[in-house]
This record gives sequence, structure tokens and C-alpha cells, in this order.
Amino acid sequence: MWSLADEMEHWLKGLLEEVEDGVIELRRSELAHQFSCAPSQVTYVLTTRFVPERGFRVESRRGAGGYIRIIRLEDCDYRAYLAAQLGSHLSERAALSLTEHLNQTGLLGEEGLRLLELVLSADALGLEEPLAGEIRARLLRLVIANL
Amino acid sequence: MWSLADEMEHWLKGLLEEVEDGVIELRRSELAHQFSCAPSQVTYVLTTRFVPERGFRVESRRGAGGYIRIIRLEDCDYRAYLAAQLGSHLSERAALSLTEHLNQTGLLGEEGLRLLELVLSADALGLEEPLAGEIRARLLRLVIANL
DNA sequence: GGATGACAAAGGTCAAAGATAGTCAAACAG
DNA sequence: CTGTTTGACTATCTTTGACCTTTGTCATCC
Repeated sequence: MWSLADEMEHWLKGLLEEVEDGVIELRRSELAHQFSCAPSQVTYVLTTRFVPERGFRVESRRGAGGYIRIIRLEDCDYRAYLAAQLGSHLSERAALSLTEHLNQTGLLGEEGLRLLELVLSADALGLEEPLAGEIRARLLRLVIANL
Repeated sequence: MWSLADEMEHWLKGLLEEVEDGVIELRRSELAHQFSCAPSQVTYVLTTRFVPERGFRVESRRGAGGYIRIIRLEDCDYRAYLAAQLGSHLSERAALSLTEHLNQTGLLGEEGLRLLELVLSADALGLEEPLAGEIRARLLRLVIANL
């Protein structure tokens, strides 16, 4: 029931768990070969799963000797990112992605995750989008400050 | 004398009885094929029979590796009763008192209690009172239905 | 030895195709 | 009339491939 992208995500996160500094380095082409897929599939996984919203950062370099480095954000980096994101407006997607990662880092339990998913969803507030986004941002800021 | 929708509902509920965690996962197209019907028929069954008011929740994802997940909720009679008590408007006081009650009956854990207290508090939403009350009511109704 | 340029070896971009699920209105059944 | 069933169309997520850009290496030329 898992897509290739899901499996690759899972495998990479497993690797990240094993290392103590939260940094892994790999070659796009090797990973693609390992999973028998197109190299751009790796890029797809990185850009959809290993984004700052979810607590990761990716660095890379092209050319001979090129590499891809995946970095699990430190708590302070992540909080800085949160502060920047929570400026004034937050889409439902971004909000859900954030809560999911809050859960993964253990700041938020299962119950909290479920509740926030409900509260942040589009129809929960029943408001139009510019306003709903502002409220999401305000709510999440408040929640994070009180975790 | 059962309709196709009834049979599918019954079959799915049978599956849900068999698993201990109350969660099943399936593919819409497979289920449709199994019952020799249009895929949208599955959607129809899910949206008419497996709704929170009847004690179920449905999650899904599109695209390759997509799925439909049906989750059995617990204590749905009592939750339905509570939801029925709710009007269209809820003061901060009433909302907090209700969450307190949810917590005492065990439907809501400590984490959930603290989160809801935050979210329902006056300044969390940052809205004027007629509107804030409506949103509180809508949020709590949603939360109760999905606990 | 230093500049140059061809070549190879990475990774990046983007749009198309594929794989699911959702929506909605019309037809249908009881 | 109400609830069911279908199918055409839509939305979303994944996978692939053709083409682009960047970087390092190495031979060549002065």
C-alpha cells in the first residue's frame, strides 16, 4: 500500500535515526539505482518530504563529486523556522505539515495531533481564506508557545 | 432485499470487527471491482455510512499508492448526545466547562484539555464575540464528533 | 606553468503520463 | 419522493524522461 516515494522517505528517515548528528549524505543516482527509479524521483521525495516544514533541510552540489545532504533541523533552527512561518498567515497544508512534524519530534502527542488537524482544517473554522489563514497562524503560534 | 450500498456497508463493518484496532485500509478501485460497481459507489457508501455521527472516520490519499482508511470511533452514543446539546453559539465559559467535562469523562486526555483551553480562549481566535461564539460551537461539535 | 576548452559526471527543472480518489448531476429503483 | 447507482469530469499525488546547469578533470596550446 506504500508508494515508492513513501518507502524512500521511510528508508531515509531510518538512516537519519541511526546517525547521531542528524546528517546523512548520499548520491542521487545511487539512491535512484537502489530503488530502481528515475533520479528525479529522488528529487521529488526530497522536495515533498524533507522540507523545513517537516523539520529537514537539504543541501546539494552538482557536478563531479556532487552530493545530496539531508539535515535534520536542530530544535533551535526549527523554532526559528516556525517563527518565520507563523508571521501572519498559514495555509491549511502548511499548518497540517507543521503539526505533523511537531508530533514526530515528540512536542505534540497523538491526541494533540488529531485535535489540531481538526481545528486547523478548512471547514472547522468555516471562514474565508484570508481570515482563516490568519487565525491558523495565531492559533499555532499560541499552541507552540505553550507546548 | 439489501441494496449494494447496504451490502458493502455490512461487509466493511464485518472487516472492522475482525481487526482489533478498528482500522482497515483499502483501495477504492479494488473494492468497486469486488462489488462490480462504479468506484464512486464506494465514495457514496463512505459518505453516507461511515461518518463521525455514526461512529466512523475516513482518511484517504489520492495518486499512486493511494488508499482509503476507515477508522472505528469509540463511545459514539455519548458523543452524539453531547453534540446534540450544543447550540449554534457558545460562550468561552460554556466551552471551557464542556471541555472540562469531556476530560473528566475520559473522552479527552490531559493534552487535549490543555490544547482546547488554549484554542477556545477569548484571545486565541482574535475575533469579536458574536462570531467567536459560533466558531467555538462549530469547533467543539467537530471535536466531539471525532474524539 | 597558466589559460583554455572539450568532456564526463554529477544534480536540477519541468512538463507529460500514470494512478488514484473526489464531485456532481442525471438516470434509476422502490 | 427518497435513496441508490453510474459515469463523465476534476483534483491530487506519483513516476518518468528529455533537456539544462554546474563542477571537476585533463589534454592542449602558448
